[in-house]
Amino acid sequence: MRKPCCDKEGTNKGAWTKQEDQKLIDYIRAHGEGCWRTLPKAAGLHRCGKSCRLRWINYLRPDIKRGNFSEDEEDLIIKLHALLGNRWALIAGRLPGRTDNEVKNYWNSHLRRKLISVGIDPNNHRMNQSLPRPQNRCLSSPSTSSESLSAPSKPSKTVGEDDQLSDAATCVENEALGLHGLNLDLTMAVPSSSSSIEKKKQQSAELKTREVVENDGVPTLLLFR
DNA sequence: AACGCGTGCAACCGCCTTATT
DNA sequence: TAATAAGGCGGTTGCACGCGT
Repeated sequence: MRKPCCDKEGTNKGAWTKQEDQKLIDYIRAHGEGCWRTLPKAAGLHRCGKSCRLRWINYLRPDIKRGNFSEDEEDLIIKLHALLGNRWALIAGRLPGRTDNEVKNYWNSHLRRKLISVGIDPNNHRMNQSLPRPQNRCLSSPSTSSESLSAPSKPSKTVGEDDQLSDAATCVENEALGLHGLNLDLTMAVPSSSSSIEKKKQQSAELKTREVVENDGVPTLLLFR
């Protein structure tokens, strides 16, 4: 039986107050992102460590870019989703200042609908056969541009993930020839505030990608190298 | 003005992965 | 090598807000 991540008794839940935010910011400014489990107590917060981490990463971090997503960002999210499925953290890693939660929310609230509206199944990035195939397929400006996003089966972490990835990669690879001006060089960008944590993340991403390449047996795009 | 409905987003939950002992 | 702790991730929920009726 797994222990809960924190003592549920006596911890606040729900929306963060300004005072709590300030305590968290002050503490991290003074001590850095240390051990999340002990941070709440040290910072004088009645919160679960996970909750503190989430609040910091998704909202309080100084390098977070807030506001609307640009068309370029939209395009990139869609293409990366075609390649990677619901790996929001990896996708967000390609969008400086954006968090996985933000990307995930944006996908679920905007982009999914957008894809559906142009006749593309957001789960597999294939054209919905019941709908007429549009001539122009740019998703951020559907009426003007073109590209095809056929791709993977249902994004799933457990079943057929490699197949999905290779399938998606192959499709996008095929299309990539027609991707005018889109930067699909997926080298991990290390933020200026890079730390050992970021380096670890990068290494982890590299590892995962290599797994795909090695396990697949099918030539796929080599990402994050 | 009041109500219902849909949407967007912050936050939580539970599982998985990684590190440590 | 196994057990445990901690971090990280994706799915989901719940609430606030805006809009239409």
